Amino acid sequence: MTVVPGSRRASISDVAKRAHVAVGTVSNVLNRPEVVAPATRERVRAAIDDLSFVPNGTARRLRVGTITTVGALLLDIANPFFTEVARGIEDRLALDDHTLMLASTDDDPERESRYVRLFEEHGVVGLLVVATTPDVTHLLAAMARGMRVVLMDSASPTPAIASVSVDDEAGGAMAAGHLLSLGHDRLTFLNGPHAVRQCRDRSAGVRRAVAAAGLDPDIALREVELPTLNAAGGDAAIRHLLDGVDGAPPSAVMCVNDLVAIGVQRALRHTGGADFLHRIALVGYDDIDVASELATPLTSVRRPKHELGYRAADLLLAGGDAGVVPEQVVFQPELVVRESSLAAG
Amino acid sequence: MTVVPGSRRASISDVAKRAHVAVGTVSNVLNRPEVVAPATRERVRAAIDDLSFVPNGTARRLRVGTITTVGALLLDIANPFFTEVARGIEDRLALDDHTLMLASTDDDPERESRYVRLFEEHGVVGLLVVATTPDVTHLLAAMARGMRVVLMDSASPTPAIASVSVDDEAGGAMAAGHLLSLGHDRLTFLNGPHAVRQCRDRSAGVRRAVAAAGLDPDIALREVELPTLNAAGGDAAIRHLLDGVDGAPPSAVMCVNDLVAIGVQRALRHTGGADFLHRIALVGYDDIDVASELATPLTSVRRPKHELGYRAADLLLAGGDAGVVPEQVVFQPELVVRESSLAAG
DNA sequence: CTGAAAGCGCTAACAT
DNA sequence: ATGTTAGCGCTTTCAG
Repeated sequence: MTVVPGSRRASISDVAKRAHVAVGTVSNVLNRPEVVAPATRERVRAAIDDLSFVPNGTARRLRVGTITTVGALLLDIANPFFTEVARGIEDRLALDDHTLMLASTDDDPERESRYVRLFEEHGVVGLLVVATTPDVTHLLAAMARGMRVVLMDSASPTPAIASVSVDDEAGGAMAAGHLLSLGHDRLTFLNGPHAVRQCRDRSAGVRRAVAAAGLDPDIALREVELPTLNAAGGDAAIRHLLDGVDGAPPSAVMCVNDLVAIGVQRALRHTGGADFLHRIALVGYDDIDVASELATPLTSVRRPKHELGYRAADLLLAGGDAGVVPEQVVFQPELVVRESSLAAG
Repeated sequence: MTVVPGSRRASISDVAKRAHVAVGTVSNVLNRPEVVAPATRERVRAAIDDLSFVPNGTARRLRVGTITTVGALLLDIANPFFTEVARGIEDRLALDDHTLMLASTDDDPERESRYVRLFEEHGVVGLLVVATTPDVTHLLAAMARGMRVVLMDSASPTPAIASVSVDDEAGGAMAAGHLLSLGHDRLTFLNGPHAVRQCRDRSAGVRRAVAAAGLDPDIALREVELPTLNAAGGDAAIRHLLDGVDGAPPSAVMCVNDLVAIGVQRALRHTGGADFLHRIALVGYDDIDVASELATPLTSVRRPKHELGYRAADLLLAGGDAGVVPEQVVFQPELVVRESSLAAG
């Protein structure tokens, strides 16, 4: 390895010179080695090693126009849900030797637009995005320029864009149905704001399940809208309910996500002792990794996170031929029953 | 927006034609708008909008050679520790409008090499890598070609490569020191394999603290090497110890990470009831997000995860002038005391 | 202030 | 089997 520090990277013509061949020949040993004679092939390979030559992908891309980079826009890469989605994307891309560009929008439409633009300039072949708003005109514009786009986590607001999502209404119905089948006839749902589509859908599912059980949702269901969807929110909400100012304390509680449920568990443990914990049936949502590892393992509605990302990347890479109707994939969630919901009564 | 579907992306010369100017002028309104007359500038801008023109970053990069992409290689993006590191990287890059390429190596040196190569061909300006092995020759080779490299999470095996890491020996000493200061004179350490540097360092720290307390490590410390560093591993290990076949049951337990500690909590809750849980002091490591939200909030040694990524990206972007000695940053961990270690005795 | 033209590193078509 | 060369889309001199 002959490297002169400070000198610029070796180019294909440096290699050609050193091997006493033409640049085209070097390009050939790189891309179609079988067409070049073994002797020269070896000579070129030696020169490549000597110069520690790494092909300039930028030049190659400019020339052939084929791109192997995909951009993904998640709300927050540090959120365990999206983290697993990201891993799914990555695993699918690796199959085709594509690389992943990643950014968090923090649910800010401006950041989303900025990154769409940035990624587009970077020449990604397509965009996988968890949209921050139902207004997707900037994405449609990008598609008009040849960009492929697949939405993740929520159904597409337009049939023109492919999407991969999870049936949250079914998820809500599952959680409620489970509790109802255990004999509970009063449900409490710690939900997020209805402005968020996922929350709205889950609420609809819950109401559907309650009605299907022959109960009146207005009586059998108490829905609380949490300001913050984390453990602190769940903790505070359940304490408030246990105070009984709002009617009888709950016997069955559904949460909009696992973190809220973990907060509920914490509050129960601290206020009522182990007692309450075994008297209140608790169901989370998402089934994040720790859910199964908790002291009281959490019953949860699992969303296929890895699969979600994997499939979205798959649609992007495989599909997208002009004229084909963009696919709308909806995954079904799955109820994972654990100890937390099996209250003694 | 006049877009003919199926037609190729508008190029700068399309814009030039439409605005009746030369390509150089278009380039100027893009990059130095002040040098072009307001009238033509507007004309060009109109053409750009008309054609929905987005500059081809690939061509630009080839021409100017300046790159705004950074590659990061983590062991596993789905691991909450790396996830927060990634977020730190992202936040720093956003400051300079750089984009992040991300991949998980799964601790496989082959994957690491493959991605280093892939990223290099993609023309990233530098690499942030959590190394899978102490053999960094491929990284040194990349540096010889002008690539910037910063190692993360473990100190650099060579002064030629910058690194950002956390003092794990101090972390181990902190955990042990805390338990010793609470009056425990028998410590159990559920550690990972000593082949892993981080585990070795933590063990050294623990032994140092034990010795500093005037105790004989060979007597006061029982170290168990876990096969799997997850909740199941912690669960199984503590159950084994509680059986007493290996001597008296422990009163103070340190874990190599929080997940193991969560497994211990679970096992304690299930075997001995709430009793054990309040009798055994427990300390985790990393301070992942849920640690504070658990039913029994977990005392843990916090590693500055976000800061780690942020600083590594900072070194990459800011530093790296030829001739300057690569910086070796070592962060100090921090003990976060919560309920789990405050056993009643 | 604007136009013309060279060239970044590479590939592919065409010659030899 | 190997050499030659045009050109991918852009920036940047250099002339006008």
